[in-house]
Amino acid sequence: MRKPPPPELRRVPKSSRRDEAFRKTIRQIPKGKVATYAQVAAAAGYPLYHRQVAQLLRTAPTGSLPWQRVVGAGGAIKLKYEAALEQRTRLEMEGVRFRGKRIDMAEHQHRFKGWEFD
DNA sequence: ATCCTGACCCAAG
DNA sequence: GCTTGGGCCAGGA
Repeated sequence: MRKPPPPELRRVPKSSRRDEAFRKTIRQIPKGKVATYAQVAAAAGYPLYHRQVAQLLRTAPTGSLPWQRVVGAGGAIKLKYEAALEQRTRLEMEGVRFRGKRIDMAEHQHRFKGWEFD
């Protein structure tokens, strides 16, 4: 029969598939472009899971993802306080322009390959 | 199992 | 423009 797996490898969270799809999708966003939480979720094959995209970004190891390129609908920064400023600064450093408080999406929206709706 | 919370979204008003 | 309520989903207490 099957041996009990060692503690480290045992019971991978079953959300790991989804999270992996999210990570892969997020890494596709090039410098100077952005995508919304909902767009990332949908492009990864999980429409309606935008909140989980945020959850992932929250818990992701720093440096593992270009987190600054994921924004709220309409190009809004959803972080608060200083974190919001950091995201804005990082994006501006990549050449992203803002119109008031929101990102100019007409210019910086990333289109995922094979996505049916712009 | 229930309750609460969150880097969400959107239609209304 | 901005605020609100309801809808959505998973993780932690």
